[in-house]
Amino acid sequence: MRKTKRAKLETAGWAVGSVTEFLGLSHAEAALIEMKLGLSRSLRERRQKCGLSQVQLAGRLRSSQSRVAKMEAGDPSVSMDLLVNSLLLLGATATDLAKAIRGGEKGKGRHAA
Amino acid sequence: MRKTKRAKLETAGWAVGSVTEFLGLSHAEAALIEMKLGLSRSLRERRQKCGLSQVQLAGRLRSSQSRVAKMEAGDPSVSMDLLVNSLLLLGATATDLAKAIRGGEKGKGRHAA
DNA sequence: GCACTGTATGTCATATCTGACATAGAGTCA
DNA sequence: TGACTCTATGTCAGATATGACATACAGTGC
Repeated sequence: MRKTKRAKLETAGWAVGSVTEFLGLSHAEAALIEMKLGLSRSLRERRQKCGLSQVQLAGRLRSSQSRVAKMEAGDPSVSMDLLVNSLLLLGATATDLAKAIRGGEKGKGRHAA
Repeated sequence: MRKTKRAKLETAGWAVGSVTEFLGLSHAEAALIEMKLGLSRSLRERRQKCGLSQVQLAGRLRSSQSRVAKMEAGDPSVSMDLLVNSLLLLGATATDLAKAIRGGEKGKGRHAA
């Protein structure tokens, strides 16, 4: 239930920007995936901005290069906990994460008025 | 690594508002816990606002009452994925989640140290 | 008192995630 | 060409989370 549909997404090509509900995902599933993708992108940006390779980041995280790659690829085997934790270790604040999360949001809501 | 220190927190009494780093948690660990607590609170509020019991919510989530209780209690065995997914199923938007996350944040704005 | 509802807490088999490893593709440099 | 770096992808044993269950506790109404 948690992996199957996301797997489909992976296979499907990932237009990501809004490529979700069209596969019959529930709003919740779609939103969750988009949030994770927002975090993935944010992680890669932050890592690069820090001038770190995946190997170096993996060292800091006490993880491995392959997992970092999967994180940045939005692999369905990566949990939100891991993404968030990694971002925090790179110095992201809760506000930064909030932005990354909303970054994955659809077209919703207006800005101010 | 992921559970041990949080377990300490649980045992410690949970003054939650800012009860974190004093135990020797890294910034990342502390922030992660606070974010989860923000989500926990948000989940309970939203559930109650919907007039649902834990049992009823568990039904919607295809989970169990005990897990809902643990979610709302901020139990360390509950992942962020589960919390977020649950909130989304209750109609929360990415923006709502962003707020809940930042709700657990310390010194919100700028300034360090 | 009892019965009922809502919530909390502990345990456990199974599902899922994680780090580590191997391997491969793409790019650079000499 | 080969050697090197960085990244991507697959696999797997071991760690962790999950749902289900039992049980307990507080409150309400009778």
